[in-house]
Amino acid sequence: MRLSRLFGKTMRQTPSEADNVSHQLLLRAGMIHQVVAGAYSYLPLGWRALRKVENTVREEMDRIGGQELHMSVLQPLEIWQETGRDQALGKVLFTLSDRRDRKLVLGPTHEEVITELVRRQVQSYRDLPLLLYQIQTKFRDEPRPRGGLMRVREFTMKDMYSFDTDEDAMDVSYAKVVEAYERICQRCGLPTLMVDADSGAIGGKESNEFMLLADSGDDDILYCSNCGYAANLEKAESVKPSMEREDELAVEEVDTPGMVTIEDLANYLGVPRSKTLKAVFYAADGEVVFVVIRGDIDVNEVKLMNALKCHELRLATDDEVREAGLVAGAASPMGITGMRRVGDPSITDGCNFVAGANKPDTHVKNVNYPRDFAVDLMVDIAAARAGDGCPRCHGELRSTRGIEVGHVFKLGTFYSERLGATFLDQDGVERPIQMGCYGIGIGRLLAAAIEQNHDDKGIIWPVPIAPYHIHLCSLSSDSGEVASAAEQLYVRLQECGFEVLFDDRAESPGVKLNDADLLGMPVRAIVSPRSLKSQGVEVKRRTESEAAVVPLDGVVERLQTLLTA
RNA sequence: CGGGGUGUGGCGCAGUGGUUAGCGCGCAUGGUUUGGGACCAUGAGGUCGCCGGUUCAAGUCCGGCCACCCCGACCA
Repeated sequence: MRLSRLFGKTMRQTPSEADNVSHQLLLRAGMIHQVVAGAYSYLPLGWRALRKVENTVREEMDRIGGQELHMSVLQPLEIWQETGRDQALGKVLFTLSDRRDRKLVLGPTHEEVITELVRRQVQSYRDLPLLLYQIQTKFRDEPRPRGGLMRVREFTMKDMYSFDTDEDAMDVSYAKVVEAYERICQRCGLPTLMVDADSGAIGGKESNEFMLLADSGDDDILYCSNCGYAANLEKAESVKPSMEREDELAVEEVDTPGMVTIEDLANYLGVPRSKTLKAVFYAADGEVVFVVIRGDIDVNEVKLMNALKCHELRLATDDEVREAGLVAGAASPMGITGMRRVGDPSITDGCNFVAGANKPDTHVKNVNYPRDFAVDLMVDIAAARAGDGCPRCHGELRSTRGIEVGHVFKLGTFYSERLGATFLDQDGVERPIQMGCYGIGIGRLLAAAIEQNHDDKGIIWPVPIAPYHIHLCSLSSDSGEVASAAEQLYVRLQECGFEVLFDDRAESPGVKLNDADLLGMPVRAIVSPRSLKSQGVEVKRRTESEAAVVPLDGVVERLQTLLTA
């Protein structure tokens, strides 16, 4: 491709709308253009890069035996109602009506559609296992699109689905995909970490995310440097500092004027926060729920949401708390009735806690579970944090931020049961198919690759996803000798199978060299009066600071080495 | 949805109520240049986000709305 003819111009200044690196560079390199919030057009260079990522993913999916297919973006709303996910997804679902007023959705993912498809194709265990995937545009009406290609409302996703006879077989499929994902990340120049993840609205049990560690990411990750345990904060377990057991003392009311927060209360009474009980009220799908946890620990709302099996969870308003007959700031777990009560196991570790008295400016000392109060559900809802103990070993958890580039789920029989996707096993018994699903955001992978591979001059493309292999530059283009040598080289390199971006513009050397750095092809080749004087072409990797002149007849081999080594 | 911010040529920005709205980059034409964003000359390009109000006069003041960005909530 000739740069003089390429649609899409580079920019010297960074558009003010962009504040993360990949967004800035994609815009400056003329690769993308925003149409509305969360939707982008890809210009030729960006589209080429996206297709490279796509093909990298495709190759790895095929390598593990995946079969590519293509499902419709339009889906009937009814199948979402059958699995209840219309509720789970809520407003994220883009919906529309057709001319007969039938309700349709723009596919945000395809579990329902593919389960329905597989149901009709699979009857016997002999038809399994299956690994099916597609690469397609998805639509999700995210509450807040952001970060350029990082979080958008319309995006290309590779979604794969596995179908197996039993859990062991599903585990095998899952492991294959995990390996493929590791290869994909590696080829895209991304050192990723696989972390335990929450499976969210998609349903199912086990789930892992592939995280690129980056401060700009919006997921919190906790990991143990000792044993390798790593988990998304949403899912992370941890060992909290444990408390000493004492004799249970008699309950005693104390005046605590104006003490509303745990911190104030602990300071006022001169006890550590871990000697207090924190009462929190949530509205779970509109129902007020009482939650009690040790005062030094925060509630992990994702865990709580899973425990309550609700779709929407928020802190209850003061009005809702009052209506429930409770006193915010001094709410007590004792004597609570008429609402669900959830306790975190941390309340069993420690004793003689300070808790609310359920009247203003008053708390109660020496509260003990289960002597003084009961809960309906005792489940881990504790938020892990850096400094906590690793749940697997004696190590200490540390925290970092990450960008989620891939997500894999063991779905089990959630969809197959609801949609009736069954098969007959060897014994002629009808059983639901074991499923898994596996997603990669292609555009996000692209953005993450840039986020990870750049310098202050521009992008540094990993070879497998570079829009072109070689950035060929002619300097002094009004010299006939240089121009014709560059033209000849351009043709020859393409004949040898290289993908070449040829800067044939009549621009000054500074402009051309800076653009070469910005656009970031893996190898740069320069033809100039200086290089021709040494009978050659000047060649260097994007990552190298010094170039070397190679003779014209040896340039092909040299480029080959630079691209593969 | 809560908090904050920004809307002025393609990009980055300036513009104290008062002529014909400027500057840099980019763009066009001609010329001089040519190894890290050259220079000279000439020129094109604007519903100042939208609607309404105040005023003799609004890019500028007031009200409403919209869009986009950031933080949070949310995120299969």
